[in-house]
Amino acid sequence: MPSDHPHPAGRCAVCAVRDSALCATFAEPELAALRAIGRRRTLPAGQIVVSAGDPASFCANLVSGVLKVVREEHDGRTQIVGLLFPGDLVGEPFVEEARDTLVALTEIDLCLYPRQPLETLLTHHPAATHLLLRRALATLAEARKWMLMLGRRQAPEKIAAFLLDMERRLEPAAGGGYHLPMGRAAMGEVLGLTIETVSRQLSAMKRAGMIALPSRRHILLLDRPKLAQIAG
Amino acid sequence: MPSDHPHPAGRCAVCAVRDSALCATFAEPELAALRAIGRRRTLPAGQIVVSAGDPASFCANLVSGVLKVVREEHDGRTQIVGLLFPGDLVGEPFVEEARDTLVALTEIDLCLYPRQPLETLLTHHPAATHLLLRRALATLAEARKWMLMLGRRQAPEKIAAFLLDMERRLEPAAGGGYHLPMGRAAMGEVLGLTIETVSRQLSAMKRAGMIALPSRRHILLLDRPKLAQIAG
DNA sequence: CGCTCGATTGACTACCTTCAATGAAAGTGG
DNA sequence: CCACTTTCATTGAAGGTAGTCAATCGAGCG
Repeated sequence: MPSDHPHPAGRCAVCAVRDSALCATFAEPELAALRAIGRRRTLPAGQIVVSAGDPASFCANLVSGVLKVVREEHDGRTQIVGLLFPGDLVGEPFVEEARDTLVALTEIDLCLYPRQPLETLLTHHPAATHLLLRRALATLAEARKWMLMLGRRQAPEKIAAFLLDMERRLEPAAGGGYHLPMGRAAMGEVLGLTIETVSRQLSAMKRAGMIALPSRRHILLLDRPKLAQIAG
Repeated sequence: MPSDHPHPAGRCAVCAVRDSALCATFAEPELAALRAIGRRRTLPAGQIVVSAGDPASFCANLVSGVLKVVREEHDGRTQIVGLLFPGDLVGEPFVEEARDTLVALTEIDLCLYPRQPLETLLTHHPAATHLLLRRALATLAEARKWMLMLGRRQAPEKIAAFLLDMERRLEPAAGGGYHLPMGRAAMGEVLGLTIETVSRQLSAMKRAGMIALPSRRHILLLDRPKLAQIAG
């Protein structure tokens, strides 16, 4: 693992996720305490951040990059059950053992907090616990939306919904469209499809003029209304 | 709706879910406040408790019975995204609008709390918020397990896992086995399958001697190891 | 007794997966 | 800088699983 470095004083003020992350609930006195236990760290794409079953020794704010939350079957089948974007909380406070594997899809910047001190801090600040509750409920709502998709939609609907969803969540790329933070395999893991089905559906949409694929991971949405209609 | 009645003083002490529900976090002074705003109500099977989109005016503890949490597609396709059992919290505090439809699968007993007073109470009792957070995280973990099932497993695995899961959560019926709180259609909604597929899989398992179906909803598990093996 | 609703079973179809080969892009070493 | 290797994506063909449509069955109820 790359070495980490202490959180530079004042750095929070210029942090990219200062207003959306957990730290937004803290004002100056508590923020100093938070800063004192925080460590910034950069991890390369592909790096496993936590493995399912590991003792969860820390939580973190995701400052930049994208993480996948993966759940595995004993026989090796995997399903991505969540994606984490900048501002999202990485790891679950008050949970002793990691239930899912977290993998960096891109290079990521984390703001790490050892779990014990963080929990102590949270316990004394109801507003923070309250925010965590709201977040957890929002994540649950999203997971349930996802369940509907996995259980009931067919491949074209899944792909169209996914492409539109990613556009909302990712920054636009130079030249329009956006840059997917994952390959076809991970798309399949998200949607409960095989890599071949994903590829075929994308090709079909390209052929139909609904999207363009300038490069493997660069997506251009050409016919948003049509995509929205397919997505349902 | 059937009329409700005020919460009889002292009733909490003999409540079936007194130790597992939200009220377990409250000691006597706060419990009195909770009791003051609580109302008991009984609803018949099939009753819609909340419709998606409704303003969420209350939360409740489920005292007895089973509820389904349903999410709907615009075109009518539905997916059950959660089941609620005695002791579970019904509705989400701090959420203004219901995201899902809640339907009683059996006759249910609720202990209703108007949302506003409940939230006020919660805000002043960090321990309760903390419990809610833990619950929400547990529910999220369960939803994710469910996602893995919906996305990756095939019909026999889904059915076997479901039958074993229900056995864990329901009380044993007289004469062994248990009584399913739902019909084939709802099983399909839980597992992302059609009613016909559910029926066929159950018939196949019956033919294989793994289960017995003395009546429509009465399930007997005859070969648990085999079922567990199929469930994966 | 007949009606209604839910469950079962069958026949057929469609969709997605699996297996396999080809193609393209990125990384490595000469 | 180019050949080689590796990885990822695409495409094709075949097969299987679950969905759809439709008929039958059976239990519960008026």
